[in-house]
Amino acid sequence: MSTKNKILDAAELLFADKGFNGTSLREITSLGEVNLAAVNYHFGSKKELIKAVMSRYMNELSPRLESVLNALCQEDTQPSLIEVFSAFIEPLLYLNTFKDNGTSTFLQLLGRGYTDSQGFLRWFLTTQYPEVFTLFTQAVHKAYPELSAEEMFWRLHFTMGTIVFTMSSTDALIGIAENDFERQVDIAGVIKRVIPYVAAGVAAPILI
Amino acid sequence: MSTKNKILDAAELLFADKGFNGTSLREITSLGEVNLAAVNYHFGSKKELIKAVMSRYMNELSPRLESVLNALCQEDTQPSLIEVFSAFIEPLLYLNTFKDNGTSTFLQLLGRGYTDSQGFLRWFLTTQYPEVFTLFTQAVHKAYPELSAEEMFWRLHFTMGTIVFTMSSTDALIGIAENDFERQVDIAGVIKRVIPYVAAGVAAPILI
DNA sequence: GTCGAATTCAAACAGTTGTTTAAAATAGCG
DNA sequence: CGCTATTTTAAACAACTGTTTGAATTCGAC
Repeated sequence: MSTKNKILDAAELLFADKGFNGTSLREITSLGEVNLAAVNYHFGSKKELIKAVMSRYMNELSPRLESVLNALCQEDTQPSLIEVFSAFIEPLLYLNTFKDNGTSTFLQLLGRGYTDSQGFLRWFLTTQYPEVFTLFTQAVHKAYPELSAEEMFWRLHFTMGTIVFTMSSTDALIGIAENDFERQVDIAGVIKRVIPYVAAGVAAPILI
Repeated sequence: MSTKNKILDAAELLFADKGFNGTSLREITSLGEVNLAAVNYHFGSKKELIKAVMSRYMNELSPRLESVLNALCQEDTQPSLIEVFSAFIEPLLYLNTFKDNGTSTFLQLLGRGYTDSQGFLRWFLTTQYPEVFTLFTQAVHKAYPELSAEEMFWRLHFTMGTIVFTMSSTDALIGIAENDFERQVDIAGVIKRVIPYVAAGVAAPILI
């Protein structure tokens, strides 16, 4: 395996677990068993490494997301909100075949990115992959045309919050749940549980 | 104003904005215009300072929350979920009279605490203020008795995620919203928008 | 005013951070 | 082989981290 990939693998693991600020380059290079200077040699800086870690996932995810959302938008029949959100399942779970624990890791990274380092990752994603956001908004509008742009703005951000926050603490929550309810839970189970929740939230009656 | 309070005021501002890990003691003492060593003298350590910042809010909030939730639990009639979540509004907004921007700052701190420093704040809150969590669970159960304990566990954590995450990026979101929709938004407005969302989410039909 | 405790202060501590350097090692090609 | 370009390496860099020290100052009670 190339040094570059050793670094990316070690970095994504630590970033997901301890956040971007909370992970040092020495921890990464130590876990990846490469020299400290290799990060700056191959990626230039820590910030560029963070972008590279996210891009590796986004480049797999975004075409698949665009494809399913496009299909939804071009159908003749009106989709339900459940269908819109369910469209995310297959592309997200695909990350598991692309990489061990890929889905969970990616969603944790996403959660980190929104809170760590004052939202620079939010800027990175919305500017680098804007099509996904546009298509998603279109699909929601098709499923729920009565929702005003302003209301949709807030509800989509609430949804983003639910997903991202839940997933960034998935491991802890799954641990508690398995202990309290004595049954096995996995990431796919959590995703399937959260969809009715966010769908109902977005579909909530509009306040007067 | 006492040195202790100068430190607390500066710390909560910076913690809310840049996170606990992202804020150094030198930034705090510089903003508060006190000596660097004062933090360790008055609080012992940075970790204890974080606890003190959170406690100052929780000691105001928790008795008020317990009071309204208790009232809800002891009523004869069954409350709606909207009523349960609306019970949080008054105690939360009270923090605004207690301190400028208190509500927003506290919710941002809460968001930070859940992601920063690997969830030690989650442990701190659930162990130091367990009554609030118990009463909240009871109130939701009264409003929606069909919800199993397991389903409730997940939906309450989804809700926590929505609130905490939204509020931790409130400032950015309010900025975008005011720019895009040309109307003023404040923290009370966001709270009132999020309640129908989380209430509908918790009330979502149970998946089979 | 005097004493003793509480507080403030500048300075230094030891440790970590991301990044850079220049020499050493390796690889690929003619 | 020899030569160049790429990559790896150990070491050092300056800046920053939380914490501690011991002397200087301020304060309140007598």
